Amino acid sequence: MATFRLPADDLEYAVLTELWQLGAASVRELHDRLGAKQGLVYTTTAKVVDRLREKGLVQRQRRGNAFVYRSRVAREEVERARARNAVTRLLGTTPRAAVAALVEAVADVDPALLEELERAVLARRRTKDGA
Amino acid sequence: MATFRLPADDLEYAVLTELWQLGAASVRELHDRLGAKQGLVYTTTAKVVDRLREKGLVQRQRRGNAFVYRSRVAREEVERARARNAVTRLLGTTPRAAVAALVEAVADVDPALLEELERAVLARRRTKDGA
DNA sequence: GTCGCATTACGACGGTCGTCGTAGAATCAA
DNA sequence: TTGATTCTACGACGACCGTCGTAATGCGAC
Repeated sequence: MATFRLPADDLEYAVLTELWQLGAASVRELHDRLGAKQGLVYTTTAKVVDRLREKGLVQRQRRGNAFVYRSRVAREEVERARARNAVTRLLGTTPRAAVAALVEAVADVDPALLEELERAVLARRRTKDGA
Repeated sequence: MATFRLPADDLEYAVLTELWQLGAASVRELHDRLGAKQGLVYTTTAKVVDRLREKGLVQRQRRGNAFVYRSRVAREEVERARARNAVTRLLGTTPRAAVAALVEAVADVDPALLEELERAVLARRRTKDGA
């Protein structure tokens, strides 16, 4: 399990997500799909991509004038780490209450996800029941 | 539902938690129970408490030389907001995968919480089923 | 009062991150 | 070659937060 610094939650993560979806993209493409829509300037997007590179989360390759970037980390791994991180923070001194709040939050965001959540719980319990 | 700035995730939140448990406490008490244990200096704890006050999350009252602080926000409310916040961030473009990661993370932290999670899901679905 | 100790007030620093600007480098067209 | 266009490099700033130091303030004992 490779270790890496988590991407910051907002822009950095959004860029990474975009990269996962596109496979590879230049700053221009990323900017048009992300930054521009929220009124950001081109160099802002560029800077974020650059920080991602400093963190070793993306790699790049020259293509004509510009660079093409692609993620160096598996999406699943990052998602796992993010979830892990968030859950650990949440489950503080009152895990039960936190779990309840978690469920509530999921339901609030999208009630349909409750089913999904239940399925996931059952699946997980089934697999690891002997543990 | 009062609105407030979420406490930062680490020290600020820890202090708030301590306050919820103690009801009221001076910086000294908070520091002895928190800061000192992680090798922090007294004034660090004091600063954090002060920032919490700036954010309107705690109130204080003089007691002799010092101040006694108590939380101004209901624990449940803050926990809800935190959970909400975390879940919203997590559930990005791939909610299903995120939910799975969530469950996995919970199980990793403490397998016993899976039951709790299931209970919470069922309870929630029961209550709001008509929705 | 006045001295000493505890407490507070607050400025400062470094790291992170979103944000931008400017300057320099690469590319392409004429 | 010379421009014009595009992109990159990078420094900067503000906000936030953990962290600390110093100076000021208040209290209580003598």
